Amino acid sequence: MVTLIFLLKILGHKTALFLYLTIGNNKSHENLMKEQIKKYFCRYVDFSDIEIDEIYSKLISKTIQKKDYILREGQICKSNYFIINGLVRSFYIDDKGNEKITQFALENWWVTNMESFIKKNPSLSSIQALEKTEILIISKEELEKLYISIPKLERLFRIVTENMLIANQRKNDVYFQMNSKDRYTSLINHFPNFIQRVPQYMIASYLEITPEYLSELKKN
Amino acid sequence: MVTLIFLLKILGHKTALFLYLTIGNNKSHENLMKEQIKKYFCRYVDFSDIEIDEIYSKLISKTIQKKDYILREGQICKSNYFIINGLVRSFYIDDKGNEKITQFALENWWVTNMESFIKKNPSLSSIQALEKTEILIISKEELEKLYISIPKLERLFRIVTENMLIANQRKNDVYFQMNSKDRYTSLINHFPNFIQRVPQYMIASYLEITPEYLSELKKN
DNA sequence: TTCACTTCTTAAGATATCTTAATTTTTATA
DNA sequence: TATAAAAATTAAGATATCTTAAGAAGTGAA
Repeated sequence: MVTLIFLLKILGHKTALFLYLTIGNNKSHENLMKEQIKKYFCRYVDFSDIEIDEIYSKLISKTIQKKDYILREGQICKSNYFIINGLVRSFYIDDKGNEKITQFALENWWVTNMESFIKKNPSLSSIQALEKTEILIISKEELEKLYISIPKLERLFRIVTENMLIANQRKNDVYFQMNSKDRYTSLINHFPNFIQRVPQYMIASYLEITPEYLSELKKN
Repeated sequence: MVTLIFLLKILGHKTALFLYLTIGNNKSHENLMKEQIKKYFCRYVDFSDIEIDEIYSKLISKTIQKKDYILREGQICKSNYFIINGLVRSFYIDDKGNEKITQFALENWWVTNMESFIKKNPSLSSIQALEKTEILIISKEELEKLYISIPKLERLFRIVTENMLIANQRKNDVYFQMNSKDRYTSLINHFPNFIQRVPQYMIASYLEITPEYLSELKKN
């Protein structure tokens, strides 16, 4: 409030009012994010508002511009990232210099390099925003403190990790049972809207097909 | 003790003594298994002897003969299986009728069909012993009760699941970065002793190579 | 609107891997 | 030990997918 009055003095009423409204909007946007993560958390485990408050207070929110990086290859991945909205990809560079996409992640997904996050190895992959993306960041350090103060959170991550594992195994089943063409049609059937947000050569990379061959497959 | 005296009467001393020693040996074998799982558990989380006792009391031990099944396709996988010793494989039958091996598991590994176990779907894969195998079984029901009475156990499985996910992702990296030949040499370099315990056509299946082609690769 | 850059398509030749089927080798069982 | 069953090898032809290289189409910024 001191700040606000000070601003009124040096900026005049109109500008200060604008600033106030902006701050107000940010606050409600914060609340929206908190609501979103609460809803997500409570899908799996029953948290109280107080617990959500405590957890939320440890999260850092950040907006990543299109093409900017959340994590770069070689860095140690010290956080787990929850996507509020937007779209990111996780990829690495193979020995021939080609980008290989291992994962896309949308709103209400966690994304991290699990191996780097857990074992503190330099990450072999990067995470990059494909659209302007809002994320909530939980550092490993804070997460481990929270596991102790709120054991239910450990349950949440036990469940979330199980689901990640299941998703991973399902993806493998698709890859190993299907040829290139079937993988592509399976993807467009399951995520028709998602396809439109990503350039085709990235789809090809994710499906482990060369862009040229995917182009050929589409002809038929 | 009543049973023992009864046996003495009908069988005579020598036979009863033999039976007693056998029971005695089984007891110590039980203790060995308990020691093994304690050691394994304490690698990740610090459990007290009392907690281990409580957990162990919910485990069922079982010996699976070579070629027998722990889980069959179509069943709902109601337990998680900890391998004391031996060797099992997890596999499914693809649309051409070929067995596809997705995982081998050795001592100190958990094996289950995660999707079936978590979501209570009929399992798409089977788990079969390739050698005489001793396992400890924890049912989902008991596990969930234990998560509540011993929250540390939830931590254990959070960590174990993270490690499974990491292992899964590593396997994928190998599959997608390497050609058939390199996958094979990578496997024999990492698990030279393991190769000798499994027929080559199963190695081929695990590596997603036809047995004929693997045979050809080995020539060079 | 134009220019530069990114993305997509096309096509020809190359290659890894599979399929089929027959033969040999190894292992298990009577 | 003999025999049957299981596993591994060989080879020829087939196919899916990649590589390279070039051009076409689309997109964003000046």
